[in-house]
Amino acid sequence: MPDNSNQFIRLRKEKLEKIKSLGVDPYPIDSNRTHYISALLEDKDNWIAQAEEITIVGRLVAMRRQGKIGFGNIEDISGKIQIYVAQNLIGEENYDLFKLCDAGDFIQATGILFYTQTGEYSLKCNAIKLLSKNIRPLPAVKEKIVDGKKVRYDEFSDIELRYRKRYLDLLLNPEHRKVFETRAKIITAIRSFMDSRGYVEVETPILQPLYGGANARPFVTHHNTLDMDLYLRIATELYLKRLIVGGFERVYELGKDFRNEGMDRTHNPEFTMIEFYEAYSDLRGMMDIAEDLIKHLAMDVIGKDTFLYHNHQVCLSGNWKRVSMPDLVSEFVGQDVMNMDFATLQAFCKHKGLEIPAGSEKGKLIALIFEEFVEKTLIQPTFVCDFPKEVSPLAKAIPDNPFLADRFELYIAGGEFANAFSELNDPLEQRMRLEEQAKLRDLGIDDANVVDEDFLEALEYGMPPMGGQGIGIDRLVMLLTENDSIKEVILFPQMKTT
RNA sequence: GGUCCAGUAACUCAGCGGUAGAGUAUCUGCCUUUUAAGCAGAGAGUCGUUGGUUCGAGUCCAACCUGGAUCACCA
Repeated sequence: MPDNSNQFIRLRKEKLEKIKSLGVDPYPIDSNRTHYISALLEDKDNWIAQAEEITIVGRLVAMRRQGKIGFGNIEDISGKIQIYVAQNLIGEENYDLFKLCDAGDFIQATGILFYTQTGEYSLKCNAIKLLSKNIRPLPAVKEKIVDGKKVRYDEFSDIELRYRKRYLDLLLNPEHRKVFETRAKIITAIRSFMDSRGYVEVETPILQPLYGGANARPFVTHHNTLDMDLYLRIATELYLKRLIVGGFERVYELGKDFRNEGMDRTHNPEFTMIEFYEAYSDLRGMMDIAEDLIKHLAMDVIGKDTFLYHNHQVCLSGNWKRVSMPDLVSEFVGQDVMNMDFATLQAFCKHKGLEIPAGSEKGKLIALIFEEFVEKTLIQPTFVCDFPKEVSPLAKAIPDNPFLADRFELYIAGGEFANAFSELNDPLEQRMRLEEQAKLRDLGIDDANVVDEDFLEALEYGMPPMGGQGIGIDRLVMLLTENDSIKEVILFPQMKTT
């Protein structure tokens, strides 16, 4: 993208020099504020009656000069208000300075509140101070109220520019800043929800000598002094379990994971996940927490229970369905998959055009059919239980049906929102399961788990029975803020360099 | 990675074989109650990049770059 803004910058640099020649520091250290703008917008008549001298600070977002007077709009974090600047009120010198100000500058304005002739509530300035000079013009966005609705002209709407220059998006599209304020509230609410249930927030390594806890390809980096490769974590699971071995009973970690996969509207290479583990709980406990937490976020942070997400109307209230994966798959296949042998099921998959990865057994085929055909049909919140053990190497088997693992994934609007198990704590069984994964790796399945000897040794010291769960935060924020692209809820999404 | 769509002034867009346009923004002038301020004037573009077709290419063709949608992979 060619940068043709040089002419604009040159002109503003000339203004900068003029300001300096007036003896004014365009980037002073000190500023002063007596009130946030939002405070002035409440009880307007009272502010006018009091005639108190007010000082506000903020960015000058619009300028309308006419001769020896001028109007501008100042915006701070809390709101926006008009200022009225007249030469006979602030003096010729100050007015000369005002004439050198542009939309985009930060200024400090002092005065009293009044109504203009056209009834606009404004600050009548008796002093202004330049706080920071802008030398690159902001895109010209204008607004007008038509029938009580805000109409925006020349909106800053180019999607690529919005992501690459997010600061402009936040500045020029307040509704996008709101999304990130809501994201922050959601994350705060998640933390206090977990804290109030006796969970301890912990931090485990992002740089790991081995990666594990999920099926994914990692990013690799290198430590110079140790001269060794390290992986960026793909999950926190194996470290959090070590903490349960170490005597913690309830832990959670909320932070970034990194997976070296493709990017699309629900995937960013780095993304935010909460994982939590609770000793002496199990899958049922994990379902209750997931349902309580997400309903709480919807009602208490957002204030509603129905959301439009990926063109689906999703209702989070009521009791969430709990269904069995083999039942769902059997329904799709037209016969009971639990009673089908591998060859028959394989023939069905091939008939449906599914590619079957090396080393697959029956459980993998059932999971494949589920992912390919059933997942997308689960619109209202649904806990899908009874995953094949074969695809759940870290989950405990169901005692009376060891083909299956005590695991669920939560689906909403056809997408996965949570993944939980009764965690496998039998060290010998866990070793076997990871060795099975290692065999898959030998067959070229490069997202299979690796054998982590240190983790297995920790299990040998004893780990209590427990439930564990992971919830993708970005997708949850997408749902709750009704955004269909993950890039809309990540401040600086991954982009190619240009 | 496949397919489809898009990229023209700082912003939003028009132009689709024959001299690069509009509104806003910017600059100059006028203006002491404006608010998408107004009036008058001016400057501003390697038309994503590189090739090709043509007397002539933002315009047609090809490749590439960047983004979006969708599919594949995954959470």
